[in-house]
Amino acid sequence: MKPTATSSSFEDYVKVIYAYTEWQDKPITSSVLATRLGVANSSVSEMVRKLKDQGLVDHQPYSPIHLTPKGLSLALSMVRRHRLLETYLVNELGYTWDEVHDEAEQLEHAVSDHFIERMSAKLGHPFRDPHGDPIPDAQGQIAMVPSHRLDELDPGHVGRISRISDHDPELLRYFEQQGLGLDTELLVVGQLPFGAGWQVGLRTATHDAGPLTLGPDAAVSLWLASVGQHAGCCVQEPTGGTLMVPHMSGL
Amino acid sequence: MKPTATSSSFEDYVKVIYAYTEWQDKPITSSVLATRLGVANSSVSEMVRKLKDQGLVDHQPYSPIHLTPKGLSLALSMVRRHRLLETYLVNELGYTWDEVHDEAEQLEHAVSDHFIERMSAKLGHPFRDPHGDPIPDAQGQIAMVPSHRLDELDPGHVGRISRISDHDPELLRYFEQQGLGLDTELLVVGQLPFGAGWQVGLRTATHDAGPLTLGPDAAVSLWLASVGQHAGCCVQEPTGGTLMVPHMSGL
DNA sequence: TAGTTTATTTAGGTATACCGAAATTCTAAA
DNA sequence: TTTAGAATTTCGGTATACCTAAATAAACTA
Repeated sequence: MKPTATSSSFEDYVKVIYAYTEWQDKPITSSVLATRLGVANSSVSEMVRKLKDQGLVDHQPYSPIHLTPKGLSLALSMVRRHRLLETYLVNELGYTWDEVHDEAEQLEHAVSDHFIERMSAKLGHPFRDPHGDPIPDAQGQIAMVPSHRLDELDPGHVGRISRISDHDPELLRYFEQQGLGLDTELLVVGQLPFGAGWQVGLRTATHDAGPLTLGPDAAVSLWLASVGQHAGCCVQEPTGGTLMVPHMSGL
Repeated sequence: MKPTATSSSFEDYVKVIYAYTEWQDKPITSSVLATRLGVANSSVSEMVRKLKDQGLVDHQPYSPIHLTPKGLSLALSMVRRHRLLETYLVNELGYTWDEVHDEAEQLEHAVSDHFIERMSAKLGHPFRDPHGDPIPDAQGQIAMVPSHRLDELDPGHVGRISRISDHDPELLRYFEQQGLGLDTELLVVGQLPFGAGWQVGLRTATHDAGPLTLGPDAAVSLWLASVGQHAGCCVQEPTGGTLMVPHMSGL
């Protein structure tokens, strides 16, 4: 796949098209793309035609837009750039998480491949960013850890936190405060009645914090990679009584 | 001085205008500007009009171009960006000197002020880049070390190397090999006959290397900040006899 | 299924930053 | 001081990536 000379607009378009399908399957439509890019629908129609001319997308008029292998490859390289930059800014330049996005957005179009690889080396070639989003390697390969959103897991599952949505900064602070970080082990105890949230057992390297109640918004922000099923099934106690939190396997 | 929203083209234009007068006084002309930017003369005419509209330059038709205080301020901020970026790429990301220029050229337009200040902090707020070119501070102030090019100094002057031109990469390697770096102390012994170069006494932290002969190209690539006049005058020995190199003051 | 609403594309137009060619102004030599 | 040549500007034109408004296609709905 020869790297086409791509304008920074092309890069933004394929990146947004890719991002839409990263965590679900429905392909993106023209108007959603326009909204996400902050441009008019007509601009998207025109640009999608150009992207198609360059072989970056498949598109029939009035239909959703799909990336071609070439477009996917470009998108993955942009995702790699973005997430490595974010990781670098946080780890090496002391950025806070809410400061990195816009900066990375600019830089991802400006830095050379050489810069990206130096940065990756300095960081020890990480395969995920500080919130667990996967960083594709230079060939576009993603180290996928099969995982599920906490709200999709049944009681009894034991998992390691593999991704934390960075959507809500306040929630991010809450997780940190509760000792919930990447690779923290959780036991899914059960869902609270009336959609009030989830109850989980929690164990970190430093302490065995016992049961923890997470609101619905918090539960949909955490992804767990399965560590195994807990054998002795855990009884849900929605009334708030004391819960046995079984000892979980170490990492 | 309110920071105007400036396009990356404006930034390039003022940077080149400034660079032309950094080490001499003659103002830049339209065609020289065009050559340095790699654009047509007609493009310069048009852009200079726009720069004038923005209050960045003074210009009468058919005359050379001068920066206004506002233009100077923008130019200095671009120089700061460029030199901090080059320093950072070399010191923190293991770039070689010939790799940094193009990368910095791109990045200087893309990074935020915040990024620049984080970088500066990480580097310990340097006032010069690895070759001694001054890095303006965030207010545009330059820490000027009064210095002269080696070929402009008379025998007897003792100076610290304060700048090494990065024009010729080969020469750069030669200097390194000879132990000539920033802050190396030199005694100007004298000019060789027939413009064949200069002879200098040299002393580094590690060794007292004695007399050294530099070609004319090497001599115009080194700037010296005066450390003082050597009292006992040094006799020039163009025939190649042994030379007394007096002990020089420490840093 | 006809009609309305929504989604998408087309058509015409803007700003930026470039170009080559032609016209203008300056400079310097005869 | 006139004029050839060089430097500079003006003029018309290009590509990119936007825009609004109008036209068209698709999707509902009654």
